[in-house]
Amino acid sequence: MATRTRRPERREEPLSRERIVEAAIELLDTAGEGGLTFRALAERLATGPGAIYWHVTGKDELLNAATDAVVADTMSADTTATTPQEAIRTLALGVFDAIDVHPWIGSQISRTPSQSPMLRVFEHLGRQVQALGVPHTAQFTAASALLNYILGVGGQNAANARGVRPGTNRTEFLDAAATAWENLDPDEYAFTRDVADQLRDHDDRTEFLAGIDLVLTGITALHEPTGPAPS
Amino acid sequence: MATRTRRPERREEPLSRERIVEAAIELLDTAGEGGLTFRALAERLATGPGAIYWHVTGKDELLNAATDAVVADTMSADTTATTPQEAIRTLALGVFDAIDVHPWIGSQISRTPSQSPMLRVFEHLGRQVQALGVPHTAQFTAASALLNYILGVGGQNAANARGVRPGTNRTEFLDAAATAWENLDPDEYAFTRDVADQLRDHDDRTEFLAGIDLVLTGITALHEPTGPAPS
DNA sequence: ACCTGAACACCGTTCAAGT
DNA sequence: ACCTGAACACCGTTCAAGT
Repeated sequence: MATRTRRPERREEPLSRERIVEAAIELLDTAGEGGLTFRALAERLATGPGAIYWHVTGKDELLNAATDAVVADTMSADTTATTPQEAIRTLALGVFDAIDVHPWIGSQISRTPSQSPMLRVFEHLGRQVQALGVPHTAQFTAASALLNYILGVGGQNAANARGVRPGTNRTEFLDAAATAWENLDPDEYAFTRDVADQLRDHDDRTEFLAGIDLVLTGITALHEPTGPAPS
Repeated sequence: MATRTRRPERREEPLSRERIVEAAIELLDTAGEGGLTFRALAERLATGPGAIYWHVTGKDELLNAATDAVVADTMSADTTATTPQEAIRTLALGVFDAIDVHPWIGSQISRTPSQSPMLRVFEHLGRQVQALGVPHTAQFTAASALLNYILGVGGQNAANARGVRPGTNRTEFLDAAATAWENLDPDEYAFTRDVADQLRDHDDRTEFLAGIDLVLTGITALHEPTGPAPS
């Protein structure tokens, strides 16, 4: 169809783990989670499906490697934050934005076998938690809470991206969802109906950061008897 | 193998959506997320795979119905909580325990098409957020933060349950993970190594509740200028 | 109206055979 | 050492045919 201007010598390079992971990421980004297939991947790499297994043990490892590559890239972007709070916001927003670009990460990052990608985020969050002055015994809880909140939002965003056709934009998606909320049963969903307008008007990133600040306020409030600093 | 003492007349009842969902839940609980197959389900229901499609549009709807059935059951357990905080803890713990019994829910509850199961939890959380006296404009954010934290932990627990063979118990699993943390690269994972002992000793439920309390403290601190109430 | 089960179009993974 | 691609053992889903 269209002529390729990038990576002209693609079919000459030998197969490698890196090229495979790179192609997998491209496939996941363009075709979605269901688009990553050993056959499709093999075609993109101009080889047979069996060849991939010489470099990668299976689909699970491939998915994990792809997720790890993106997350590691996000974490390595060093920031010029002035406070630990600011550093945590930047860090969290980095993960949030990475999921926005690669929605499949949102569902994959939790799914990892207790290893790499999630641990990277945990480590970086934890360092800022330490910088915050949280006592040692409370650091694990604080970093976990932040991580779990981020993973929860990520999973949600991945699910939303999966449910929506590429055509629809953010505004009409939110509008449709809000309207659906307003039409719920008044007895069973009184609260949800009541905040439907807040769903319609909200900004994803702002809302995400507001949640981070809630957790951050909780962390500092519990360990500074002088009371929390306002946002 | 073993003789069945329950549901003796199983093969006489006609097929119904309810029986299909019930059988799907049993299959998911016993054989895991990969165990739910239209063929396995059909065998359990003493029919052909095609018959199921007359009652259910496909696997996605079936998974959603199974998740919704379990979540709805959890939410309907009414509590005798004395404070909104206590009600939220009970509510959250209910979801947590449901995921413990049915690990597949943890990954499925986020995956739903913006509908039922997640919305039930959101609604019940939101009512308690209102009871907490959170101003109207902040209710959506507060309920979302709690929900996302719960979903994050749920996804984590589902992933852990998937990665572990049924034989290993909680203690040795945590011990192995903590040891792995202690052997990480000291430069790259300084924080994680530092809190490995807290991973080893922690109790899942206690830790989960501590995270809830962090968010709860943040919510109340931001809206009560007199400062947060200690836990 | 409801069920049956063979058949279709896929998967991930393996493995003999090649270079 | 690395690649090939046919073959195996599965999937979800459809659909003509039955009752």
